[in-house]
Amino acid sequence: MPERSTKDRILNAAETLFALNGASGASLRAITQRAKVNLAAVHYHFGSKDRLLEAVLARRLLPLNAERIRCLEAYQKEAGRKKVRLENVIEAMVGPALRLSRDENKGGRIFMRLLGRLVLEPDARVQRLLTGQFETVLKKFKPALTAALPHLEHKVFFWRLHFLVGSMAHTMADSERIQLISGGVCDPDDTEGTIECLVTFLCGGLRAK
Amino acid sequence: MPERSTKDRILNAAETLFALNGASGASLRAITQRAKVNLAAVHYHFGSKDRLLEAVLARRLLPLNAERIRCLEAYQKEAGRKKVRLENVIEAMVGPALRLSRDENKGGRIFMRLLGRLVLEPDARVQRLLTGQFETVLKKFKPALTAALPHLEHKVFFWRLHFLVGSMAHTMADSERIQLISGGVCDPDDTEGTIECLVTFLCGGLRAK
DNA sequence: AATTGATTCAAACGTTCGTTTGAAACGAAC
DNA sequence: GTTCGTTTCAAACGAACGTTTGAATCAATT
Repeated sequence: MPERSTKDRILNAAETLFALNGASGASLRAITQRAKVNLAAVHYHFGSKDRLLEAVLARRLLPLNAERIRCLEAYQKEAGRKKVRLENVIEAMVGPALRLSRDENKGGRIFMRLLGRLVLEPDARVQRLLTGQFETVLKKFKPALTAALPHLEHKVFFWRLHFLVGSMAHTMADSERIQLISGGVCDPDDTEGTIECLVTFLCGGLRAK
Repeated sequence: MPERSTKDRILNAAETLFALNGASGASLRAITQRAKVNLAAVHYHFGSKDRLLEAVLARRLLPLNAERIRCLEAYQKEAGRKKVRLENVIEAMVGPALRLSRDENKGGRIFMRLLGRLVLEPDARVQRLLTGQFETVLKKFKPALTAALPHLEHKVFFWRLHFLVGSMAHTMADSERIQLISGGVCDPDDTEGTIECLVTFLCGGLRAK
């Protein structure tokens, strides 16, 4: 992670400590100490602790969702007039997220743990930000999904989407438990292998009768 | 929830506030105020805030896992010498959890949100407690699972188990977003319908090729 | 009625929290 | 080299935190 500016140093330290200790568990004093920055710098650059959290999220979420949509559109172009294969739609959804979650250069793993935690945080500000982001993505993906799953009734469709989000979020957020449970057999660092395995599982579940 | 004793009142209030605000976000003052109990009562009955959290977890987790195992054994008895159907194994795994998560008499929904949050909490005490519980269950379920999925290689088996946990946890912890996303089409209060839908999805994913 | 152990209570302990302040240090423009 | 807007700094603010204390209250036993 680039550590040039004070702002970046704060963002990086905040991302890590928010992820490890939760939004309320990470103190500004711990964050500024880790960033080797004065305590008041947070308020100078971001205004408050809440707005610092928003900045941490925006820095990674915006590029991630852009990449998802870019991926889907690439598959759509490739498919031409035909509909995109379900495998490709799902890959466009979970691939970029999982790749980001494994890319240490982009904050990866630690950011995903933060995201996983925030999903269940009932703070209104955070929720508005997250669901807003998700709806943008869903709006783009829904036509392709329903086209690839024409037999699915409306209600079941949404439930399975919900299950998909759960598997994806859990896989992104947790890269330790899978290693522990499997006794080291599964390697969460094998990003592409994980994606392939997850896509297969999700498509199987989505197509189930 | 029964509110007779001071201890129970504290446990109920703590469960709610831990779930809503996180372990570090919920203060003992807020908890004791909600429980209509003196601040010092927490330390008198539980010793510390940490041990209060442990008590909150133990109160629900122990009966839940006992119920899962009871369910699986019932299916095994029913199957006799034959192996248990995958659908039944999965139902024994997710059914009791989802039923608890929807049973307000047993703290249900709110406890599940707490559980969902704690899964990603790196606090060593909490993690030891949770993985310990999960391993107990897994040990019982693994033979039945591998028997029902004989074609699955070791590595893929564990990954899919991981995905299963994600879907299950997400479904248990979040009963608002599904309603929001689906525009009210999905009813998280229809417990048995949700279980059936989830089991179908999971079996489809687990059997995918 | 007195005694005892369990429970509750108000009050205070020392820390740590997010935030604010005003001065010091800096870098570019003139 | 002086000026001016930006950034950093040490220090302090009041509020809230988990925890401790010792006296008050209660219920049951003698």
